[in-house]
Amino acid sequence: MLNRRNLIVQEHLKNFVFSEYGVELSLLTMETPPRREMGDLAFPFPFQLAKTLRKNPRAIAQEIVNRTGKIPGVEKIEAAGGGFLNVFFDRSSFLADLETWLVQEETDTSGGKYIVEHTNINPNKAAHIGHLRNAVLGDTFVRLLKATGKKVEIQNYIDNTGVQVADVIVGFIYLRKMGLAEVAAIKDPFDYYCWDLYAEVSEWYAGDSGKLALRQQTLAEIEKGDNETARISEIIVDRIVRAHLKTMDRIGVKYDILPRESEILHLKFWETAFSQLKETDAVYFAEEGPHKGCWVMNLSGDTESSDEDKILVRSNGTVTYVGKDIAYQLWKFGLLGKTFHYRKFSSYDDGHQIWVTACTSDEPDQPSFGSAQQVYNVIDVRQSYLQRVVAQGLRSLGYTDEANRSVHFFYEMVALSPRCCLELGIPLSEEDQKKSYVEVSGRKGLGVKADDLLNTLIEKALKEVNNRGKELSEKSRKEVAEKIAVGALRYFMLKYTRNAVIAFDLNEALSFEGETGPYLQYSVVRSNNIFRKLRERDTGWDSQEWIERRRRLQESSLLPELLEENESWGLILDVARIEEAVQQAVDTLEISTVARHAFTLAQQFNLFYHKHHILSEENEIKQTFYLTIADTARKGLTKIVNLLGIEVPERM
RNA sequence: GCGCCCGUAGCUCAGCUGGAUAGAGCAACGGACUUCUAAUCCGUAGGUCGCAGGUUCGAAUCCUGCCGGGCGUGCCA
Repeated sequence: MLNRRNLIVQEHLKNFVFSEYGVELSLLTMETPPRREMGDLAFPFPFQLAKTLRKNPRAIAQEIVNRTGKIPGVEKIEAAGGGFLNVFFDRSSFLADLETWLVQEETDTSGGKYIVEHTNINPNKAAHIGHLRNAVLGDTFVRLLKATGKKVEIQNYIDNTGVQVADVIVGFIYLRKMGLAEVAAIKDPFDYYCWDLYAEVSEWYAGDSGKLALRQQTLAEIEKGDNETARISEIIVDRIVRAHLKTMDRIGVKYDILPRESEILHLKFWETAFSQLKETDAVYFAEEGPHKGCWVMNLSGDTESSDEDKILVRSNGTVTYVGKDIAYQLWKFGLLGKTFHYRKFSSYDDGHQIWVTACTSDEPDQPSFGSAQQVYNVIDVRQSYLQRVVAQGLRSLGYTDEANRSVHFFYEMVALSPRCCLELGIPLSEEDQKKSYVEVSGRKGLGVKADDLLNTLIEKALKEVNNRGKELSEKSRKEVAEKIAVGALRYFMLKYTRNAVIAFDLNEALSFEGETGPYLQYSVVRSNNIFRKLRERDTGWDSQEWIERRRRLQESSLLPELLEENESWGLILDVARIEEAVQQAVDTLEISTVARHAFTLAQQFNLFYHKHHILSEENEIKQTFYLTIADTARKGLTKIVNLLGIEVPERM
């Protein structure tokens, strides 16, 4: 709605400059003036024109103001500063358009399906705060894509045949001396049990090649299948994956399909991809040198074998992760020439089904997954190199378009501040103590578990809720606390730009004041309360009586004057800018812009809320006007908060 | 060595493809609850935007070089 308005103005000015001065402005940048009273939209292009026209930019701006005609939807244009053109929208038509936009659903039937792959936690231990950042970013990105009308498929890749799983199995079999039955009998939280065991195993190896050989042996047994080790592996992976799904469900993160590495192996996805790759000269067999005996992907571009090249098949014949991922990416675009079978894995409370890949299946209503138009892989920045190699794999098969449409949605890691480690009682090496932050490490058991953090947040929120609300039942107080905890967590993970390393600070993550999720929730609750009270008091906002009052407002001579008030108009503009923030986030993969905009909007609402005590307003027209603004604000707030996956409690 | 990222207020961070007086939150200090619930709001204080050059009408933003920190560069993922 705002985008459309902006474009109309932009187009008009562009045409005017061309007809008036004969200058074609290719890129006409638009910006927001630094202060609200300076206008709603600003154009700095008179500065550029100054050179070619050999005139003062301010004079050019003034000339345009004087001579350009009426622009649809625009109240007036001003020349400002050294040569800016500031646009003021026609406010009452703007408000009407905005109200329509707020109840619209976007649909974009032009393109195909979008795949977003995220979470991808190794199924061998509990999820930690690093995984939370991934899942929250991925999930929110999905919500934003859907808001722009896209069809989205959510994939959570399960590396169930990897080294990390093998390590936990080694722990169970060789350290704990457990068999199938004992592993199955371990009580929940199973993922917590494995967290400790995994760290223990890593320590136990300690460079001992004899012990490390057990890892290789275990890995081989898993891959071969149909043996005790493989069966233990299945139990572990199944239990851990279910634990992860449960953790993620707590924070509102859901999936459609769990593609597993075991099916990529057993359905011979790699062999298919490999035979295609071998036909190109991108892949060669190293007869000599450091990669002797391996199949290698040529990255250096030289015909000679080089250290920079990447191994796809090891000298023992096993395939690396990169190899398998190339096959997986090909499948995502429907380029592999084969696909998975699927069976039901579990379903959410709302009935939504999660599917898992299978080698065979007789499910009658199997959906079809994969074959997307666009693919986003949410993986942290440390895997940039591998992601580049995978993309290179697609390119060397001639799938340049698909390689370009396979986007690495990268973000920086979550680390722990040494102070935070101290608070949590995590022991640090001397070397780590000197650092400004310490990497979370599953291998070292160094980190904050997702469920622990959530539980702490809920506990704290519940304390606050109990201090305030007396009228709520114990059950609803618990529900409110849970929503607040999730809101705090999700906002915390979203407020940083993706290039920023989050130095995790417990106090900051636990904060419910200032720039936090609960601040947003509180603002929405407040706005809803106005209308709840109104309903309790009289007929309520949707009643015939109020519809009549709104009609009188439209006809009132007071309306333009009221729209001049800064805190009201600012609030309307910020609601309108939700659209911009979402589009920008989708274009740049920078979700924090939406999170920050939500905060700005909430701040603007609170400013308005304090300025006007609506329900005690005696002037009927004014009261109707402020209610209209508050209604627009709460709809906008609700919309943007939903996009962030933050639910709003009944009361706070 | 090479590649990528970061350096902005005491702390944690924004600053949109270069634009008008560099902004938030936290912490500090001073105010505002008989009200649509103060998880809020208002005010004060706090900055040679790591350093040095360059491009430009205009640089926190772009280029070059330094300084400091992080990550990657595995027959791990």
